[in-house]
Amino acid sequence: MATAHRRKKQPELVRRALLDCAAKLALEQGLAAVTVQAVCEAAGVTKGGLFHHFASKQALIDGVVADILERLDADIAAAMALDPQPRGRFTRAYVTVTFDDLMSDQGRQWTALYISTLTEPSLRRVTAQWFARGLERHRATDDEPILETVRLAADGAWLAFLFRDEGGPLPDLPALRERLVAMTFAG
Amino acid sequence: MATAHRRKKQPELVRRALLDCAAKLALEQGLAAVTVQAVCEAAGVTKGGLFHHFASKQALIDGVVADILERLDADIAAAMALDPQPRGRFTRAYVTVTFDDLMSDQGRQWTALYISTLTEPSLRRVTAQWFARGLERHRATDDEPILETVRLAADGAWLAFLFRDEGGPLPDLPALRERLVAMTFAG
DNA sequence: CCTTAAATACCGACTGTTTGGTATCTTTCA
DNA sequence: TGAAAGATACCAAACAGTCGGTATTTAAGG
Repeated sequence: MATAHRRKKQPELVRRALLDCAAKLALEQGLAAVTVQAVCEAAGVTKGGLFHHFASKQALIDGVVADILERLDADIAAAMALDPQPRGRFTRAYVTVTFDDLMSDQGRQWTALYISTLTEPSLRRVTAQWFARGLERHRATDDEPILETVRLAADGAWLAFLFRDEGGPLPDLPALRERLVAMTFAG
Repeated sequence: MATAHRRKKQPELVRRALLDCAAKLALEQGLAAVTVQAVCEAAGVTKGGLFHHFASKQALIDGVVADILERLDADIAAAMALDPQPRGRFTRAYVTVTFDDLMSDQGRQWTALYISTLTEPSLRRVTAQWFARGLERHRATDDEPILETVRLAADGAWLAFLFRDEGGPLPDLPALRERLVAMTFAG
């Protein structure tokens, strides 16, 4: 609508809107639908406005991904802080955060967008290194094979979740979550 | 190079080449790189040739996905035929096929392309229903929670595999495979 | 506190390129 | 000869990105 110039200037707010709208578009209509124009329209800004905040379309998309990974890191750290048992702490937090997101009505936004990361080689590196870093940091407490299996299953659940609306088989999430957490305690 | 009219006409072969090249492009450079022109060039055909075989770009992509799912079905059926134990047979075949593909040098083509299916809503339905169908068909032998967990972990492994080249943490595939298969026998 | 000038935020028309797709023509094969 | 296979030339739409301009903040000087 290009009405951002009428209201009080709030650059941070516009920036956020652009990031959020890009994420929403990618989720609902696929990454191909994330055109500069579409993002601008959704955010109520014109192209000039968008390119003022982001040097290129790629920079916008990179920003979206970075945003997601930041939130993920924060959520995982918060979950870990509540866990008294050291062994498998990171894995439990990973499972918890994943399932919390899947089961909440709100967080699904970035969940599916994250998948876009896999298809676009330009984004793969960022996510791959996020994974590597997280794992490296908690190698001392979460390096066992069984814990790795649990994390992979959480990823799988998350993947299956994408199919929920298209007739795909959705696991019983609460039960699965409990099962996976229990596995982190088993020898 | 658009020289397909010189050699002896082999329409089936050209069709295959188009499908394979499209798959390869999607894998190596992302789905966005799968343009009609790029596929034509890679397959040594002009646009006219491509549109003779496929009514639209979407039809081409649908063809690629259908092709992949067909092969998957065949591989799973073959693996199941070799398994004497009924319980968990489908899940074991699923794991086997997945890991065979991950560990082979050849099959990786369609593995990663499959992921593109997740990001494009137009393709999600196809894959979602493939999953639902496979599961439905073997509900009698593979409906237990532990087996579901195993399948999810296989999906996760497959997902992690995409990051292998970008510094992502790649599990010890043979060991993981053995672990997952063993889990299908456990009570 | 008021004026003013620089800097920031945003607009919207425009550009050259690339896109998927079509219409028409030529070659090959049965 | 006639149908299938493919080449060539073309098109309208959509694309990312640019550019000159305007409106709004911010900050400094008086």
